[in-house]
Amino acid sequence: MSSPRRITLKELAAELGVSTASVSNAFNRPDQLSPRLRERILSEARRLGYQGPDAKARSLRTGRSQIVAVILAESLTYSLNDAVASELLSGIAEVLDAHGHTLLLLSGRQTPAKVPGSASIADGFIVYGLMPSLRLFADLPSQRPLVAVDFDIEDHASVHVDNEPAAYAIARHALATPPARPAVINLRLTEQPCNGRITSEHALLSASRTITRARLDGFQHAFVEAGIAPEAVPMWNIEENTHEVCTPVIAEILDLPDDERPDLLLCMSDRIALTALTLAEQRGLCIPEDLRITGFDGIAEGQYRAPRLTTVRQDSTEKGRIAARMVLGLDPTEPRQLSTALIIGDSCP
Amino acid sequence: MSSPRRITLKELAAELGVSTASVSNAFNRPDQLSPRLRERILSEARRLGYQGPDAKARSLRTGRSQIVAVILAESLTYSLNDAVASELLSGIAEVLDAHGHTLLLLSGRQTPAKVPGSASIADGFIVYGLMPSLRLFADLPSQRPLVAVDFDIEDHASVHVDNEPAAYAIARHALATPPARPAVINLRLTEQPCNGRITSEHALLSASRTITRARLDGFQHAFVEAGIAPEAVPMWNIEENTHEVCTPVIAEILDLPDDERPDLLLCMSDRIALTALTLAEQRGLCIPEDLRITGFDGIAEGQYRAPRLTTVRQDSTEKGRIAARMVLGLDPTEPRQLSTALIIGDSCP
DNA sequence: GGACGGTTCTGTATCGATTTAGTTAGTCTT
DNA sequence: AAGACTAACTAAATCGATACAGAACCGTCC
Repeated sequence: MSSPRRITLKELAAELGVSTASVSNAFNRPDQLSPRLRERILSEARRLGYQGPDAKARSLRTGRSQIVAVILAESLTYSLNDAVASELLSGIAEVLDAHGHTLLLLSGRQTPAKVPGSASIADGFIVYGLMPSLRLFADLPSQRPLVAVDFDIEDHASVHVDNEPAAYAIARHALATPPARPAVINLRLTEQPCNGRITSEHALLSASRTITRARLDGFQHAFVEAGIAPEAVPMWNIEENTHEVCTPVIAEILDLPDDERPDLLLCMSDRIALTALTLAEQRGLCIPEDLRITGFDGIAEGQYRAPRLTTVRQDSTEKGRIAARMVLGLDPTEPRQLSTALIIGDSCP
Repeated sequence: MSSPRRITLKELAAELGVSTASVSNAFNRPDQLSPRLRERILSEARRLGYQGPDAKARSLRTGRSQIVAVILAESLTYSLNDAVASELLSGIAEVLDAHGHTLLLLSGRQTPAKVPGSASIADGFIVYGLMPSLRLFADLPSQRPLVAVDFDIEDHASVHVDNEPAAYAIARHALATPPARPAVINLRLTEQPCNGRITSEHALLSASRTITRARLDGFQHAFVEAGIAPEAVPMWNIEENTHEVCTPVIAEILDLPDDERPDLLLCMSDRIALTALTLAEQRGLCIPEDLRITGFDGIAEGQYRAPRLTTVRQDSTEKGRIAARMVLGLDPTEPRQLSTALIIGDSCP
């Protein structure tokens, strides 16, 4: 069983006394040769342990690799543990897999310089949540399709949800019962990292992420409509959508004296909202009597618990499917906006 | 701005009037040419928009692609939404990224036939949780490193946790307070899919997954030691570690008449245990007075809630890191067994 | 019987890089 | 000043396939 080296198509052809073209055709275009010869080739291939045409050589020759690169804004370590990113990826994977493609995972964060190099193997790109300011795109092979998810790039396909109206809708719902002390917890709003209280000028000045910006706009629109001055609403910011990072910031909020502690928290993600829910419960606060909480995203964890989270459901899996279909050229590549659904749970009825 | 086609190294060399070797060296081996020439080449490359050596061609020539394929037993759609698999992937990604490699995601489930073909581009393989019976391995290029996670294959590196002793430990802890009606909820124990009650003979006969089998052995060992006949303990099985699939099975268990309803649930995963916890709370059962519940895995969701889940913590991220280090040849490839930690939470104090 | 058409199969250029062996030029020794 | 080194650069083979243009063969039809 000592196969010192993988056998090549050429060697297989020589062994059989046929041309390499025929062997190649036996694997790729059965109609180009007689069934008899094809069978002979395939059985000899099996006998010699030939695994079929080498993917590296094939992709060089044909120019296609059947690989789609997904470039994520955050680190892979973070993204893979984030429910929303995971849903997106699973939608992408579903479609790619169904069409014989595979998924190459890259992070725009950890190795920005290397991305174009590693990526050049891919047939197309799906870029998730990157700041448009990053000039990464300029370095990606420009002939291949690129789909932006959750933001826009000129001259490229994109898919995202209607963040602004969705945020407006949930805030409107929440404000229908007038809060005494509303507050907003943002996610990655500011240009430079910051975990904790932020002023509203600070927020307005430095908001760069399109999604976050849109959600905040939606909230503020609803505030104005409810007769509340947006700049009077205290805001916090959180840098990373994880339990670890959310916990201290939210603890700070909930540990304020009773007459300062918010009675309504509009959170920019379900992770933030769920952490708030847990910490509030631990402090013996009653939900929703003492504190109402809203999320954003509609992840499973928020719906399979009591109290159920009031949130906006965005179908990230479907977003992934569409992005994948676009990158494979199965869907038109015009910018696509998905709608969301307001889920009224028990955390803010 | 109409670059009709990506420029090649050869064209760049011609443009500069130097050999292709020098251009290649400018990118890969700075020590092989004068700084002056190198700078000239790099700046001309920038000017012409040359993105560096093409990954496809390079990988053909060098035989290395800087890509590691991760082959998951379950569908990608499922795996990406599973906390344990995600943690594993994030550990893998962390190490690969740090060493300039990227991660290609494949599912052993959806396209088993295509796996070897797509995979042949990779420098190495990490295979997660596949049944050893699958003959997939035989078809993977045998010269390249392969690391098995959570199971063993002959002649290959592997890394897993001590499932049997860990299961024994948590069951022993739970049984220290004698339960009136203990029960076990298995995960993917049986050969043919089955969601619901299973008999213990059924379980013993068809258990094929090594992890599940080991965990059940650990539980049963503890039962025997506590003077409980394992075959008298009712068992259920769940096919997929998701809220959707767990919910009806667990509802069936919790909706048994009071005198049949278990007062201790040993669950094979945190997902199962957490679903049980939620459903029990919804039914007004007191945890742990009316019902004690244990999990397995130690996912974050179980620790950031009240009551905290009693479970076994396995560090899947670390498992991923080690697998990645093995596949890159940074760690010795001897079979590696990681230890676990018993976490005594509030769901079974 | 020769022109024609259709299969079946082959020879070879090509994809875009890397790398070995080798050339040229310049520097250092003694 | 000849020989020995070294640094800087190049020519060309090579990685393993694919796909085009064309050759060989066979049967058919007028």
